[in-house]
Amino acid sequence: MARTRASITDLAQQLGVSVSTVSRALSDHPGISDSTKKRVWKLAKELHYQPNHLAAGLRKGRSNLLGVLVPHIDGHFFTLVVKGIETIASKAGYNIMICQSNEDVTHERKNIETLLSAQVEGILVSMSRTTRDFKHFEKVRKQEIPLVFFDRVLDGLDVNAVVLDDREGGYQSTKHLIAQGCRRIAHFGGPQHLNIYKNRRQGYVDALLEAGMPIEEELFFYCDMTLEDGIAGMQQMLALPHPPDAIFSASDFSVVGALQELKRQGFRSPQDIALAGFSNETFTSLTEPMLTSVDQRCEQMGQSAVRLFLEMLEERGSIFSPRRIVLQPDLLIRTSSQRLTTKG
Amino acid sequence: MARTRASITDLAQQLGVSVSTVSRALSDHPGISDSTKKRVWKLAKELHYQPNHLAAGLRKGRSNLLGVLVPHIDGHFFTLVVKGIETIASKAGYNIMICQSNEDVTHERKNIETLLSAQVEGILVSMSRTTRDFKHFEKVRKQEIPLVFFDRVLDGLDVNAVVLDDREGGYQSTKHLIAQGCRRIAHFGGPQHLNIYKNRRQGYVDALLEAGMPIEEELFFYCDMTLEDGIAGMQQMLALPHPPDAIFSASDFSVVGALQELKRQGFRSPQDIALAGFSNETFTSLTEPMLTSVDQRCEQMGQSAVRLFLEMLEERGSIFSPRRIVLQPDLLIRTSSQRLTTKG
DNA sequence: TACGTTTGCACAAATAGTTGCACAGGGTTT
DNA sequence: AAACCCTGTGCAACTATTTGTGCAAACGTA
Repeated sequence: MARTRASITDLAQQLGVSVSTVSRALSDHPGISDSTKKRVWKLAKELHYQPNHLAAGLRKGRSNLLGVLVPHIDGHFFTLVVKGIETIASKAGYNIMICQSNEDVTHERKNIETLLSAQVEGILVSMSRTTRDFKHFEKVRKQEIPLVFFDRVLDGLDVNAVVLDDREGGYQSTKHLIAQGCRRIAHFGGPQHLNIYKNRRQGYVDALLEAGMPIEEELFFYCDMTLEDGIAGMQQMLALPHPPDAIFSASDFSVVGALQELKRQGFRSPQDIALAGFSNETFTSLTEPMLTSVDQRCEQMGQSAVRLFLEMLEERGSIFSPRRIVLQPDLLIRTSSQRLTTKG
Repeated sequence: MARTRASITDLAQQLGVSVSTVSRALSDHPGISDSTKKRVWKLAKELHYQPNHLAAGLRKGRSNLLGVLVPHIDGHFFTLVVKGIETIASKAGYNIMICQSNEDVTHERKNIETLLSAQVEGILVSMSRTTRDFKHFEKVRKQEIPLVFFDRVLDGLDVNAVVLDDREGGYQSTKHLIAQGCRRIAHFGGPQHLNIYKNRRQGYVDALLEAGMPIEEELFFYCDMTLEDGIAGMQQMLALPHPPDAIFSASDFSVVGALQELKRQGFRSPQDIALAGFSNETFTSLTEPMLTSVDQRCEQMGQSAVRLFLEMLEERGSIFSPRRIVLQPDLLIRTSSQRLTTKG
């Protein structure tokens, strides 16, 4: 392996010049004559010379590596965020190293360790669902490696983060349902220690209060936001003596489950129960009825995270006060929540 | 930055031992006394020592990096494959570096360059749609870096690859449609220079021939397999003097488009036209009717690709004859293709 | 006490590349 | 002709880590 790969030393020997000359020639340094440069470039091509970024990075104290740590990459959301990250990062000359925590803190801790020892120059992270403490991230800080959170952030921490205005998303959704004439709106919520679910719920509550509607305990259903949870939640709601006429769910997956159960029991949406979800998953415009949802600006979130990282790099040394970028959600009204035929 | 990070040298100085002793102590080498090891470990913890994999990699001639190059990671398929790759790779001690070609050869060439200079120990790649030559991959070979293709492979090349038996998938789908009583089956196909689409089409043709049915030119519709293409394809089919009674599409996206158009024109599936797609996208079990599709064993494909890479590493030096792993598809029969109420 | 073995560690070379400094040689200036 | 500068290149040190070799000290045995 090392045998077949030509190094800068090999080039130098064959050309009868010093290693440093080759190095400078390859990087088009002004202190090297054109003729020498051309000789170097020619031989480099002939020998299939491949610069070793590891070695260069070692000397320069840089790796050009950006670490990304997400709970998983199967869904729609993180995938798009990663895409956004990749786009901007590669423009700035960075390669990304992706780790998945699989929603598991232990894994997450290990991943952080891995990224650090890979000498990443920054870490972009969205916390796992099971993360409740911050110790493993402190380590990153101590090494003065830029750390940017996105989407999922531990509350009350003074960290750099790019988040969606989840409260606003929940608020707009619920307000829309109210405007459609719904008077008993249930909420399917996720784990409340996660900022995103807490805020979506808060938006829901705010909208109800604003409309002078009561907050009823029996209209809340907390779960892990899977399709199955949605089915269970809908069963629970339909079993109520006085079932709701709308559901605002903090996830599209549980809303599609709810829809299935609703249909199975012979009801229709939006006529019997209006539905609104969150995340604008691909399938929301493919179900019947199409599901109202909230777009999370996934790609933009990834891009902003990288930009924030780049800013931190620039301002390294100076006192960098943590910044929080808040993206505005986009309510996408589809059939599942349209009870009024608002024509014209 | 380098300032704040303690190196093995710093440890050595503070402890008054040599650098090599620290190195061996950290790796629990038997030639170091327990007391020394303990002193080293203690100080390492105190100084937040972080091993530098770049330097270690340089010395050992290894990077523990595995390159992954995919057309994109937004869909369902590549995402799951990457997940499979990550799982096995991280078990084997590898980190993965992901690049997206965005279905563009130029980008793909650049990505290969990037991965090579990052000193990856192997490259797993699924070609972009626009790739028609092999030159940039030859470079990888010349450097004797294990190269494994998955899913999309240029035909007729003697390379290592993990692919799905796409022909079999197309064959089973079509055969199933025939068994359901369909007599005029159309095919929505993708770019035919890609092995996957060519083979899916071949399976379709084989099944028809086997059943003694004619291959009719007007029943083929070639496109890029988007939802919009599916709509256009369905329009074309419904405009025929004698429309088909079933469609086998090489992608789920175009089949969902076809379904939408079908409904819009007041027809029903499977009653009027039976539908079968390919890829088992998440949404296939959420539409109405649920869509028959072919599962591509995404995660298994990723896992197999890594395993193939590991095998190549082991057998490096000896003559390694290219291997091709063929995974068997899994036909998932759902409502959109069930015309017979096969009970019991 | 002499010899052999083991133990624990230091030294130095090696990995690939970058960079400050020095130096040679030529041309220009005074 | 001496002093000067500029250009192009080489030398050596430096990045963090690993690893083969070798040297002392300690220990056991004869």
